[in-house]
Amino acid sequence: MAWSIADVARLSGVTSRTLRHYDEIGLLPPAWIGSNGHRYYEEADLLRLQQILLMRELGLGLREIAAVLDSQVDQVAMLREHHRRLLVEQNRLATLARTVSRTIAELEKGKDEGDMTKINRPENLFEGFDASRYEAEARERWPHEYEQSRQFTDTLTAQDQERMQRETTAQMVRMAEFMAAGTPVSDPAVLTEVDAHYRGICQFWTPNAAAYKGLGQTYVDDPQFRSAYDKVAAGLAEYQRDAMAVYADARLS
Amino acid sequence: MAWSIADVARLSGVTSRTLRHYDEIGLLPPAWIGSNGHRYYEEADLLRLQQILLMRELGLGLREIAAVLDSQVDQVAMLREHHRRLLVEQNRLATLARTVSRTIAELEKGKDEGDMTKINRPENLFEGFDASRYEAEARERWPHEYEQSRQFTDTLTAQDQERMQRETTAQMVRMAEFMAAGTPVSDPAVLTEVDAHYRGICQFWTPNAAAYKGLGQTYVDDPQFRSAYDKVAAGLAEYQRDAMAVYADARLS
DNA sequence: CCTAGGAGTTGACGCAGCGGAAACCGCAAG
DNA sequence: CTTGCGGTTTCCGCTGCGTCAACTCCTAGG
Repeated sequence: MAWSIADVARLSGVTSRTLRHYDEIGLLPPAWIGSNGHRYYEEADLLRLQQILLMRELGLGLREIAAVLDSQVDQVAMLREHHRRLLVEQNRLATLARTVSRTIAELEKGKDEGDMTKINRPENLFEGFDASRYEAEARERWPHEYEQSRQFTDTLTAQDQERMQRETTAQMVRMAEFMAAGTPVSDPAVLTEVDAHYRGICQFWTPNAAAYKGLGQTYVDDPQFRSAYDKVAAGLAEYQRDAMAVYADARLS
Repeated sequence: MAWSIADVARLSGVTSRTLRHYDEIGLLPPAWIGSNGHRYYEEADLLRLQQILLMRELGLGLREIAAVLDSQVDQVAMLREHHRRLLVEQNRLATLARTVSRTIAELEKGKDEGDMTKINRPENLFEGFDASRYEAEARERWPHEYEQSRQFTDTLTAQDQERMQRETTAQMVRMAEFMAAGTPVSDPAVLTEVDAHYRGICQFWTPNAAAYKGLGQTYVDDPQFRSAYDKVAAGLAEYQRDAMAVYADARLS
């Protein structure tokens, strides 16, 4: 059974140009060449192509793939080295992104000090926060989770609760700083912060992606939550909601 | 005052080749050219070069830098867009690194099932963990922190303590999975996990970089800690220590 | 028999940002 | 006169192909 270059292209999803390139660099020569100059591939070539595409998706270079396939080097060793390079590069980009973010913040600061977002630092936003208002709704919509949450809160002392409230406020302030710096909600640093928030929520219940997004929307819609966020910084509720949505998509689904 | 290309190269740190390149693409033409064909630069050119190098360090392309310097586009808008691209690329690399990591783990699994690291899942490693053994030493070495920690633990109920012990065990199991997968301790996913550990510790006290590293070493040296880690997986104590050290260097200093 | 069209071929340029080599020029010191 | 320094231009190389351009071969239709 022999396939033409167009057949292989259709079967594998790469372009015929790519196949010619792979032939050109010796990565995947066809099984034989017809008298008309056309390339013909056999099953073994298709298998080799599959290996190539697999490693290509992992980001390895064609040179390295060739070295592995011709078993001049160990595949795992190559992947380890590649992995290391990926992490180095990723760290470089993370640092770069932070630097750019800071630069933007500085430029913004110099430009319009007047209308920049103001961050307040209230000691404890949730003093006397009326949790009972939500109990009826929560008990109705998520009875199981409500029960779990109640069991947990019952084990807490008054001191615990106050400490958690302070931590919540501190989280909000940190988020407000990201927002003021113009940091997009998809920034890893923001996601790390949201992760802390999520873990905090998980002490009460474990929302899935949809539920966590819904909670974020509640922060925007509910007047009591919203006013708490507004006390820290204008627009923070929306920022928090968006960040939670990105987090939910990235880590919870 | 005019500088030759070699002068500018020495002053700015770039090569003369680069300066010629910048002239070639119109990014930084010299102020004037001598009758011998030599390039001569003025102060204004040096200032422009500084701007160029600044933005180049932020990772912007020469084309974009030119657009900004010739004020065809807003600098902040350009930086925002650039920042977005950086995050996208960084996320791509992170995903890629995870995929490569998984691939390595699968290859390893298939290769040597016999000697691969074994992960146990004990329900609660720290049942009856004898905390009092450490009290004397801790009180002596870090009296302030000891007091804070004691104040916190006093507010906890027995149920709280049991929950925290379970969480600690779960963290160890997750770390063991990273270790078994061959994930380097510098992997962002590992750092996120260490971050959770650090936040847990912060409920008792807030170690700085050196103190946190010391704690990691304690896990290795102390027989009781060590045996707890060894129960989960062989070598986990060292892995945890190394991860904590990397975390300390990256986030705490 | 001529022709249009489709599938194939080999070149070659382009991209980003230079590094490095080759080949040459002008000037000053030993 | 030679050597050496500092400058010049020009061109190839790197990565992984996309995108023409110009040709060839084969088949079906008028």
